Amino acid sequence: MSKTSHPNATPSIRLAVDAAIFSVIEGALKVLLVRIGSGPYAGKWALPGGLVRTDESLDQAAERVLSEKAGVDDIYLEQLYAFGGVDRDIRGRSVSVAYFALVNSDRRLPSTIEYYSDIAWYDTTKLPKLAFDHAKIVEVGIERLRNKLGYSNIAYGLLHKEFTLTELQTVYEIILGHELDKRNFRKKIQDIDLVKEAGKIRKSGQSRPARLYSFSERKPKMVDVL
Amino acid sequence: MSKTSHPNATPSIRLAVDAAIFSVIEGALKVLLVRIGSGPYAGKWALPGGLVRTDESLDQAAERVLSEKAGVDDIYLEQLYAFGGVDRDIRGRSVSVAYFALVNSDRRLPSTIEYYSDIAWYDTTKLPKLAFDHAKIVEVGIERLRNKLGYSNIAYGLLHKEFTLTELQTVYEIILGHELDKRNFRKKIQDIDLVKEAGKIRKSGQSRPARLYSFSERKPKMVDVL
DNA sequence: TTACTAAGTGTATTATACACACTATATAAA
DNA sequence: TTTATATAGTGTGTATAATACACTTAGTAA
Repeated sequence: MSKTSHPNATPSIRLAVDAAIFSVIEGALKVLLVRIGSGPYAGKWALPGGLVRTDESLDQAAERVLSEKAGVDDIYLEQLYAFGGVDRDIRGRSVSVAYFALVNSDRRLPSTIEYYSDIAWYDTTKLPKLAFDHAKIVEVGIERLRNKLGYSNIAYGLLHKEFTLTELQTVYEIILGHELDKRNFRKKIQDIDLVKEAGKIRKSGQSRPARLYSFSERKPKMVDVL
Repeated sequence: MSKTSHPNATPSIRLAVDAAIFSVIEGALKVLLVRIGSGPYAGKWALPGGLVRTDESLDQAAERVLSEKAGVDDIYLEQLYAFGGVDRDIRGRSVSVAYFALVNSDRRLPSTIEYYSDIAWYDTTKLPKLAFDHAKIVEVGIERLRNKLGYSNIAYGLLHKEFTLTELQTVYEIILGHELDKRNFRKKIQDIDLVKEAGKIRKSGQSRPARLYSFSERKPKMVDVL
């Protein structure tokens, strides 16, 4: 914050928020993309985003964008990084505060959505070419997700209220990109009481039924998971 | 990034960068503060900062502010967090991208500085009341510093080119706020080859002289230090 | 009753973290 | 020149955590 105004200073910089919304769906880590409907980027895929309004905080702007432009509410959300390269938008100078969000796989997406011509989940290993610097935002988001999985309980944002330990382990494996040992994983998870038994059983065809668990806390919390 | 303009949308939000510059001086973790010279916040202490210009990236703005308003160049610098509360500045809506910087203790500060009426290092445990949300920024900065000390080599930003292992350990102790075991600390530091011997000796009065070391790399690098 | 599928469980080995105290080398003072 | 003083420098044993690894269990379907 400065107290003097410079020639060439701020108010012509547009301030946006963009959201990298991740989910584990059909065995893959996916990110939610929208197709831009008009303007010089029409037809290109991008992260859902929007300009920050003068009467809302950054966090509020991110929540609003998630709700209006991706149809998701009440999900795990945290600030990721501010991207401010001079040439990131050919329409003029802009700065984007990127957010990082997690949703579980059974959340239904709206089939059509305000402002965009299409909306879809994309496998993060098979992304189309993205508009702006959004490929970089996705990359930073994945890095954050991988790191945080190891020292926090954010996985709760990706799973349903109740889940089996195998499902939990699979989420970890997909995001980290490598397999984990079943016994060591379960030992660790139980040691740190990340989850508690739901007291229910899920039958799943011709195999032994699995116990269901839920997260002991569904608020962000630091724990040494791996 | 969005492609449509909203009523009430961006360009009246001023975009600033503010820098939390830390150093370990005289046995304490200090942060560089400046005194605001005019306007409604005149006389208050704050972090050095300034508005982002339309022709510079966020990182460039941070570097410029550090140089112009704190007189420091070529130091460790990384983005910390974007602060965007609606009421953070009584003069009107603003968003600040905060940066985190480290300098070593023998860097001379300019005695007077552009835009501000005073400049000084303050012990982070004895801060005056700060303008805006700068107290929060300092808090987040200290947290980042403590965390990063454990898994990166950023301490190089706080030490001279050559230093003794005792000096290095002292920097860690001051920032972490607790003592470390000398033998375990040195063992760890050597195991991960964080530093290399400079091949010199520093005599220091009536005691055994100490070997001098330097960091093996002076670029940010991930290493398990503690 | 047999075959199939995924769930669930324990132990031994290795690596890492931690606790802990004395010796070495210089200067300064007696 | 001897002694005191101050900080540098070093190793080992113990406890804890991380890893590697394979069989039994409980259900469904043929």
